[in-house]
Amino acid sequence: MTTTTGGRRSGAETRAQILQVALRLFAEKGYEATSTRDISSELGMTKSSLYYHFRNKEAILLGLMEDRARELDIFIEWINAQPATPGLLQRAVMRWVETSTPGRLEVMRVAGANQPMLRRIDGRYNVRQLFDRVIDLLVDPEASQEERLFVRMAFDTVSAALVAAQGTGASADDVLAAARRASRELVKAF
Amino acid sequence: MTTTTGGRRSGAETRAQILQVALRLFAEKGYEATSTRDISSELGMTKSSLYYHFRNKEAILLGLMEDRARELDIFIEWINAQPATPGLLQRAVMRWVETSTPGRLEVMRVAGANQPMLRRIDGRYNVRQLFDRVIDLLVDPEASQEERLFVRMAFDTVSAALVAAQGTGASADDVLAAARRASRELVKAF
DNA sequence: GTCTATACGATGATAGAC
DNA sequence: GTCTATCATCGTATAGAC
Repeated sequence: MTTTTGGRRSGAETRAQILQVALRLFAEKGYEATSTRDISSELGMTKSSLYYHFRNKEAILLGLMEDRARELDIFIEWINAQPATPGLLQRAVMRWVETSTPGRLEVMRVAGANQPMLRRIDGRYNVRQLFDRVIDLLVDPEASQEERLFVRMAFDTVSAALVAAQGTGASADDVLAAARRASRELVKAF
Repeated sequence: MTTTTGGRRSGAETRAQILQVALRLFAEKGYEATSTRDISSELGMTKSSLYYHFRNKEAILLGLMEDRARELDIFIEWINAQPATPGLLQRAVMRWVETSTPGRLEVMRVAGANQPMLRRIDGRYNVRQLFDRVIDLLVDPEASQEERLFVRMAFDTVSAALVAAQGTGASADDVLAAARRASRELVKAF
């Protein structure tokens, strides 16, 4: 962590600050309702300055999703490295859910609450499409659509818990605990 | 169903058509990305004409949510009429999930995909707040936040299944089947 | 009930000075 | 890197004719 004392900001630092503010605002108000001015003014700069660090507004959103996509890549590698034992699906689900930490919840909230936009821009960081690969690796190719959906739901309990927690004063830990419990229960049905 | 032959439309009929088109577009592109012109032009009318039928764009979205809120009201009445037996929570969850029919999925998709906007306008048709009452009625007041979240997730499997189904070619029936199965599994944990 | 015309504000984005 | 100035565009909404 670089101290900002002195008023100077390095380029990378500013970029990180923009992402941080954008994350909070996108989570609070949604992507579309957050203007570039909202973001810049919180940082004490003008809209225009944002465009030095990011090509456009979408690039900020994508910047937020990069980490998550990388995490998923690592997860896929892990799966590939596992022997194809019968219990792999269960273990994979629990492992994935456990990668969700309190600090990552806000990114997931943004992803969940702005589906239409993310679907539109998609691109290389499309967590959804990446997840198709996960399902393909873990589920019998003969399995029904319903079965595949069900498996996906088991992976996706954190998003579901986040939705359920909206409005309630539930803490990040509550959300994660509920999600893990749900995954544990769903996984029993495999 | 009134035939439109002759080119005349009754007021109520037009209103219904607007809602129908808006529902589809909101589900496809999201609320914010759908302009009033998008809606009106599909109906062969101008933006301005919409404002005769609806106060503004938000009113269209709220019009879409009314049915769902009414459904929830009825559900709450049903709960109140039940004897407080131990298995009530389980029965309530399954009953609620079963009220979701293929035709209602699109409204739920819109509700799920536009959380930020719905949170902002809220108002009297706030399904989320109404659901707080359901939880209060069914869950031990002493229960932890985590427990309450978990219960809520059991109720909310249809939304979760819809998210999971995005992109996949899953049919409405697949979505509902997966959701019901998930609720069934989650409910076992109570 | 629907149309034309229009006002208005806000937004995403760019050019160019410093 | 950040600013000022400026744009084009878009979306909501209103007024008034038919």
